Amino acid sequence: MPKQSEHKSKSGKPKNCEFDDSKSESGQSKTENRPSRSSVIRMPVMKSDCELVANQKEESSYPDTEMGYLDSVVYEDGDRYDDPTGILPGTEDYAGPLNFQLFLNTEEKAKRSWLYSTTLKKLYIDINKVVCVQFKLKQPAAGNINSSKENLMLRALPVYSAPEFLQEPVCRCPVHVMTDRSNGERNGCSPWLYHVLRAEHHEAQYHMNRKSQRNSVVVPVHSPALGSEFVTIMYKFSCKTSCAFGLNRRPIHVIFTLETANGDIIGRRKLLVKVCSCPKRDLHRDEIVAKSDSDTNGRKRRIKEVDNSASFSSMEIYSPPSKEIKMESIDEEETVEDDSLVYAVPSFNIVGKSLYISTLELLHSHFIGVSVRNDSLLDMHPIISHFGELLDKVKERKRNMDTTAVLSFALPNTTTSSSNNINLSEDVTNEAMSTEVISD
Amino acid sequence: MPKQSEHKSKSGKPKNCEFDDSKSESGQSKTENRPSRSSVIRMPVMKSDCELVANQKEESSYPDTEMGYLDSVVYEDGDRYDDPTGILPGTEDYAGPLNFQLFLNTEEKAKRSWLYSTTLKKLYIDINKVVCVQFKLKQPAAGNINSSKENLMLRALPVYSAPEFLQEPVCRCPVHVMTDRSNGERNGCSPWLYHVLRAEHHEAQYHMNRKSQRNSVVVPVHSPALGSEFVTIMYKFSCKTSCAFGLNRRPIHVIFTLETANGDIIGRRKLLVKVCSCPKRDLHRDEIVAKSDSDTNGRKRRIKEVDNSASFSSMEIYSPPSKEIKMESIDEEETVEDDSLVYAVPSFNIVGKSLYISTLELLHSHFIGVSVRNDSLLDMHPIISHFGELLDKVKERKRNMDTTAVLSFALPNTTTSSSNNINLSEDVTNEAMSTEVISD
DNA sequence: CGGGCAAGCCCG
DNA sequence: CGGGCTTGCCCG
Ligand SMILES: [Zn+2]
Ligand SMILES: [Zn+2]
Repeated sequence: MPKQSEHKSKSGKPKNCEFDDSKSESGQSKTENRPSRSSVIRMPVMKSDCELVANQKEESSYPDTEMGYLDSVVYEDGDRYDDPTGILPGTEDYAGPLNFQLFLNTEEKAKRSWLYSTTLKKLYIDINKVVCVQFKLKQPAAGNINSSKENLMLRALPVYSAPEFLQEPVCRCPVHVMTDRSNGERNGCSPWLYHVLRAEHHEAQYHMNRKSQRNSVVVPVHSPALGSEFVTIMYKFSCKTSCAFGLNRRPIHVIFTLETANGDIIGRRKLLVKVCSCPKRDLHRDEIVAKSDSDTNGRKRRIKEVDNSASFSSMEIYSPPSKEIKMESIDEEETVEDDSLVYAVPSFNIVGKSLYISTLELLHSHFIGVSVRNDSLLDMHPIISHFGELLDKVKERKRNMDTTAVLSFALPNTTTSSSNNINLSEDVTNEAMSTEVISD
Repeated sequence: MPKQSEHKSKSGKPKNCEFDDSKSESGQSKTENRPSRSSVIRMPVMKSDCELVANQKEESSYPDTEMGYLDSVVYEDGDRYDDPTGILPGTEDYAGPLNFQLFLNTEEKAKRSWLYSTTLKKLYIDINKVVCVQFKLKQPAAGNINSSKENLMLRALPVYSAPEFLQEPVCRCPVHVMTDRSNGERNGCSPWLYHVLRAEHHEAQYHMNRKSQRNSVVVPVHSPALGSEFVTIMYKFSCKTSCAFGLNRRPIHVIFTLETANGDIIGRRKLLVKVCSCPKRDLHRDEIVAKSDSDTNGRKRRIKEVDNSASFSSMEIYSPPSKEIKMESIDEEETVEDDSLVYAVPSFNIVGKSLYISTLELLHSHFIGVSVRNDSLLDMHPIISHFGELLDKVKERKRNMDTTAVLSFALPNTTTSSSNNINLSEDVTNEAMSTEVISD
């Protein structure tokens, strides 16, 4: 498998990564991509003499190749006011004359590598996994050569969804740039090396706008295969939303623009995306949080424990219709809601096995009693069996010598010292100086 | 206090980073730094077409400079069997003829940036923070020119402490290499760019052994200042133990070797180090885990909840002598211990406010009752007030509209669909096709 | 500085 | 795949 180091020992004249000094005026200071106020975004911290360089491309190398060649980066220097990859690209949905629409193909749901939350309208996908995006557009009016389908292009551009970062280009993080081996046998950099968003398409062109430093991927729009109403493109993401010194936990939108051959935008759609390692967990949590946020609109507490009820609102498109969805307006009297809310009792510690067992038994009995009085055995069953299992465990531990409860003395195990120095030498000859001698 | 950055602004003849093709045969396949079996080490995952490159230096650039110049990397090509930076360097403590010893200076404990666990014999330090290491050695016998103190060198070499990684050189991660700006105004790379371990010392030499690819930092040993018995060197670490594609959560030792001018090792000490963002938390947790591991020797459960008792065994050297340290041998009858163990009741959820309150009241009463019957009000006070506070909170919420308990409907909020596609276009014209239309 | 959350990665 | 641990980073 090809290695990045081939840059060095090249022999032919492929497009190597040469330093490109020509793009120096690309705007904003990069150390400020920390949000100005409290916010959800968490940034890795550079301590001391290290400084953050959010956009490594400013100092790094780009392949220096002629434009338009499919196997190389296409540089754009457009200065149209509506430049689709400009500093402030348009992000508004726009169906346009061809009623441009987006869909996610859920056919391969069995083995699919992504999840879509319909409530959050957000795609959750693992890094380097493919998602098939389907585009639908009306056949252009016959004779309108300008928008002949054969000449249309489809651009996908990632942008930060938070307005404070919208102007910052979305770039790959140093780790993934440096460890990328996808350039294959070629000697130079792949044109997609710095592109977070890639298309699995043989005609994909990787564009870079020199002015905005934005990377986008463009594929030509051909007519869909006979009998199909969609044009399907496979995309994947080569950095995570959380990548340090790259996206830095900042959510992104992918802006899809339908463009004519001369660059007019005739359709735009956007897709919110989170690239992460645990799409299911994160989707679930985000939905829970969003729901509790809306349920508690006006109050401001954050969720502590999520409920166990199966409430993935849109994990599975085919999930059976549930009971009526409660969606009252939120300013309603809160006490009305109190008995459909889920309360989390935080974990707590108990000293001593006998008290631990009696407490478990107490709770076990308590919930059994409630379920009998209220005839709610079904609803209460999970919590009852929860404590039943805890009891089983602590009791069977007696013979298994295996316990979930743990296990530390209440007394501090402090080593005392009257020294100013910690001696790390174990075979030290003990001398009368103010050091602590540790021997074992 | 000398600053590393002083190196940089000298306007002499900075040596630039040139590509160095000369070191190609450095051994082992790098994709195997994943532990072969189940282990504590967690590695970042490279998916799909990306592969791990643990040692980026093999492909990257090193300054190509003449040896020995203080401002540049010193290359070593030693092939002595006892090469201190060879593939398998010695790691055994060795006091040697000068009774070489190590201490950590705790004088500046008020503002010190590190912690040392005497039970774990491990240093916990934040990235890029200085730790003063003090070395003590006997004056060499007069006339023994070979070991005259003036000619002695002190080398510090980081190595992985796990035997399976001992042969792998410890290198900086791509992110920190690429974001390092400590070379200041110079045009090239700092000699310490790839060095995880650095000495804040104006005579520090940054060595790189071409054969083993190991980086070490060497300072000459001068006599201590008058009246002092120590030679003090300030070190800092420029990567975290957890750095992805670098140390990768693998703990390291720093091997300090005392060497004569001609390279003989006449003393060796080692220091276990964890470079992390939360030294205190991690030290505490590691000590708790170690203690519970030793307490439960023979059983194999991992801790779930740590006890709340103040048991930092060695966070503070000056911590007052505690009561007797219980250190029974571990094969003791377990039931003897059961009532001094701490058991964690995991968090659980309750549907409905009234049940939540009654459960809190039940537990509150339960522990009050126990404390009265056992006359253990002092011991039980924390857990009693814990539930008292939870009760206060849920009750005062009535007027504050502020609650810790949260807050989601038990019913799944599932959007139903009979579609194969998820429509992401919000202004779509609804058509009779099998797509899900989301509008808001 | 402590508590808490986010998110990667491991294990069963 | 879920549950759990780890560990960076934020906030009060
Ligand atoms: Zn990345
Ligand atoms: Zn690092």
